[in-house]
Amino acid sequence: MDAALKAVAEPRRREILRIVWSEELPATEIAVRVGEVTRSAVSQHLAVLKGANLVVERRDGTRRLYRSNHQEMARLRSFLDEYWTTGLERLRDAVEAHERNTGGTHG
Amino acid sequence: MDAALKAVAEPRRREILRIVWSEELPATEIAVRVGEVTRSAVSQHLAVLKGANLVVERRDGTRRLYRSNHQEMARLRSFLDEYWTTGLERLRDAVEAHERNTGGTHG
DNA sequence: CGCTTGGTTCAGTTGACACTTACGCAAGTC
DNA sequence: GACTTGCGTAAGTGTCAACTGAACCAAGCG
Repeated sequence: MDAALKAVAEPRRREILRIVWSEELPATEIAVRVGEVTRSAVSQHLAVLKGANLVVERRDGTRRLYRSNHQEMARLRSFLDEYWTTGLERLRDAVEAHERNTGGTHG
Repeated sequence: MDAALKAVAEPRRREILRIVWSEELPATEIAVRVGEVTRSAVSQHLAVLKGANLVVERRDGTRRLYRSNHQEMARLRSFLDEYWTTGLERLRDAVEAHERNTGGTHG
């Protein structure tokens, strides 16, 4: 999930994600549409996105087709929803640990 | 919004955001709870978060109290929801522009 | 004014990373 | 097997950002 957030934080990778959002495309075609950078750069971005499970790769002979992984994107979204509030219990644990260490200096 | 995503991509800043999620705290106290890094580092993180409007600062004499900006967090969440799908119109523009350039190589 | 407390900002270091060029590798075609 | 197409990987470079330590600014106290 950390990897997913970092991946999405990159504008170029967001662009790629949008390009393959509604259609499956080969790496070269993605690189053409992105423009401005080399195929190599796009390939490396695709590797990062694949590592974060944000895109799915399908092989077709010598070609590799990519598409966005909507499911993982949804997970990312719900992470942003729940991480903070769900963390309240963990936060309270942290506060209690802190109070044990300091003698309760802040409350 | 780009700034917000980049800010949230940093684990330390996410930690800070969660620390001040449900209570307003002074910078030093935040630094103590974060631990592991200096006040200076935390101060710089707070500046980034403030720049992304993800935290709000309130001055109280010599102290500065921080808290998470839930509203902006909600905006960030809905951005992740809508960016890709809303972008379909823009994507179609891009595709059409691409087809004008290539003569429609991909169907 | 000097001192303390709370906090930011400046200068410099270090590691990560986006990028390019060059090369390597797989899969077809002849 | 040579040649081409499609794409990943390796090596090297420049830039950015997270961090530390020191200096600095603001506010209260004597």
